[in-house]
Amino acid sequence: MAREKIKIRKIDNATARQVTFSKRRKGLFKKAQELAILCDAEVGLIIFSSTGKPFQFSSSSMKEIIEKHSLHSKNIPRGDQPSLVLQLDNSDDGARLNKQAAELTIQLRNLRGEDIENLDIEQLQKIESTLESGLSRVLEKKEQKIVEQINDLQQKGMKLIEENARLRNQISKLHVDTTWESVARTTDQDNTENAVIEDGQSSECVSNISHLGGSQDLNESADPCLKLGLPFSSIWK
Amino acid sequence: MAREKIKIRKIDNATARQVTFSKRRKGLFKKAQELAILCDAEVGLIIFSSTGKPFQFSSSSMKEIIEKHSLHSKNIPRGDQPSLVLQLDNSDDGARLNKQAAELTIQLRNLRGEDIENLDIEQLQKIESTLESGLSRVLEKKEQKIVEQINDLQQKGMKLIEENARLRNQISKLHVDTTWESVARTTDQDNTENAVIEDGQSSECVSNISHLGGSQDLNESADPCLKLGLPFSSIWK
DNA sequence: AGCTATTCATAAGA
DNA sequence: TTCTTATGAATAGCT
Repeated sequence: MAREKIKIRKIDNATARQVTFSKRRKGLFKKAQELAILCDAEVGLIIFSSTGKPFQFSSSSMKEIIEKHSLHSKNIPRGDQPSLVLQLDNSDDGARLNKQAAELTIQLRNLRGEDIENLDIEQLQKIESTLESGLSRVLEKKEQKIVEQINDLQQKGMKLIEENARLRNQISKLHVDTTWESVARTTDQDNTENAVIEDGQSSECVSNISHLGGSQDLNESADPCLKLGLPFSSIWK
Repeated sequence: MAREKIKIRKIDNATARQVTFSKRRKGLFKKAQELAILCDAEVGLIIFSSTGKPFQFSSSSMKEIIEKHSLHSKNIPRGDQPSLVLQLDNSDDGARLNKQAAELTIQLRNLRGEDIENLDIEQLQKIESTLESGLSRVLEKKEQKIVEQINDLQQKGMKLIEENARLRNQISKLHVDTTWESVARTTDQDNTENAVIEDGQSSECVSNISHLGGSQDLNESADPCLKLGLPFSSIWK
């Protein structure tokens, strides 16, 4: 319908097929919606891409539409005893579910790289792209989660610093009080020691926080974790 | 989309609405089928007119499509009481199979990078390694298959070349025989003409065989090789 | 993702 | 309903 007319047959080039799928799917959804609105019709549209990704449009509740459809389609074949029909239906369901489970298992095994000996190149390529897109999504999500956790840790670290400062403040107050209340126990040596300890503590805190939370460190610290597969257990919980 | 643009809202005139419904329904079915064929997709389309009359299109079995769809949409709500689930498991094979299928579907969806919002980092990492090992196996297998195919094509090409040579040999033999059998018709002019014809025939043979035997296939298989960085062995040398 | 040249779908009229 | 036809939409091939 554009630069050149095409024959309606499977598009060989996988990329072109994907592009066309996106475009035409959008167009089909639009038309479906227009039909529903213009003509006051109920429309349900289910699409699975060649990679198995699901898409759907429904003018009302898809569940309702499907149920209504089932009612209508069940009316076509009839004449059996209700009990027998029910029996057959049930056994069919069992077989169907079993078949479905088997199919899903095969897909899973294929994605894990198992049972792929007898697949052809096209099938392997399909699996490959599924894996690649899945991997990129998972990596993206994981990075996001890690950044979230880092930010969380940073916040907790800040709170601890504040708490720390508050406590030190309290201690030094208490110390001053003690000094005032105590008799002749205060020496220059004690004062010096306390000061040194205090400084040490604050330095450590600051350096810890900048390591955990520095925005510059995000990329550097997130990536190695991903590649190394380090378990990222929560330190501050 | 024709004589005049219309707004997408319910058509008041009942007759006009019915006419539009017929036309657009037909168009929608056509588009749905085209999408299914062009993009190798599964498409299921259910329509109920405003009077309740049912219409449907499906690229394969509507029942299968609906079941697949149900399987996908059923996975969204979860969090059943364990006791209830266990009860169902023990008492009902159908429920067990259903649950199994649902679980498998969740795994599949996770591997495709879907429904991963609420997973923790550890789970994501597990999925990631599954994907990576699967991907490496699939890639390895694909490379192997491609190399096999190339070798196969190369062998076929060699055989065709041999056949070609044999045929040419035969033809020239026949020509020589004919020349010897004919009486007094042999002239310098004839010889020259025949020589030219012979060359022409051989060229045609070669080009025909190379066309039939694989230049199309070669192009198809060459592309992925280049992407994979595979060593590209010349098939026709 | 955007951009056109084309082909397609279709609203209105017959 | 069906056919015709002028027009608006959809989209195939490129970038």
